[in-house]
Amino acid sequence: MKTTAQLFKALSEPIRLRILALLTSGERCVCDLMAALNLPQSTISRHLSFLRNGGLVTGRRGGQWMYYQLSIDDNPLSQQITRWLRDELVALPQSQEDQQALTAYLATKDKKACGRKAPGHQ
Amino acid sequence: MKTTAQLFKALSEPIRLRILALLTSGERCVCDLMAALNLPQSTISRHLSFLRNGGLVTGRRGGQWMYYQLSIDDNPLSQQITRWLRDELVALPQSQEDQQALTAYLATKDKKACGRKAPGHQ
DNA sequence: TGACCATATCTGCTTATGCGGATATAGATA
DNA sequence: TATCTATATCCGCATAAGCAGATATGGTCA
Repeated sequence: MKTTAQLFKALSEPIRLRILALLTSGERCVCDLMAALNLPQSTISRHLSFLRNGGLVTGRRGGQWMYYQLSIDDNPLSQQITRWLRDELVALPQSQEDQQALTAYLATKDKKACGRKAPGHQ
Repeated sequence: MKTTAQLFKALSEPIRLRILALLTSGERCVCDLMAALNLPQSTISRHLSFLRNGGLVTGRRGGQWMYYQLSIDDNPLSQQITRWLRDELVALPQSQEDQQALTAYLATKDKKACGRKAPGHQ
């Protein structure tokens, strides 16, 4: 019961929903999310840690980067939620704007390496 | 997006989940919920008001009593949640204990009228 | 009307969570 | 090793939300 409440709490914040919507299109690193949502790094990381605790995303380290993706869980609630993320959440106007911003950013990324001067990564 | 977050927030608290589980078996008044959950009236009412704001329950007045029931909404998320409440949430051990406490209380209710001395209602 | 009951809301307090800048850590590279 | 990048966590602060007792409101019934 408490675990379930925690899962819903992870979903109860607009920025976290926006992050989840972005992750439906694939694994992303923190800097991608910063760029797409135009929010400070500490804000993104804090929300990601909340999502991790709620079991909604998992991260893997790849070099200096942390890549996050939607976590696939086998309980019915997680599966219903995942379906909802992919079918409904992504259709909201805000999600689509964010996805466009992400796409635009990714298009220039190899020149910028997360907005700075190093070579691109993936 | 904000509305959606608000809906999840309503689901993000154990006591509220317990209330929702109890309401799957039908309309209940505040005093039924107080008795089943063994919590003070102000606590129950506060959570009900949160659930009302999240669009998860509706209340109707019947005499001195307020009867709450799960609200039937037509958007996909609400429907998925309603299905989850009925299929999964009610199966948790805590939900079943609460339901038993409610049933036991209802069996003696006509003698007690919400735990006091007036005649029973329904 | 007056007493009583059920419920909502207020109050004062505590804890959880949000924020963004600052700092700490880990990997990459020179 | 020194330095740079990416990310996590810490900090101080502000707001939201939890709690339970107290009070206000609205209905019932004598």
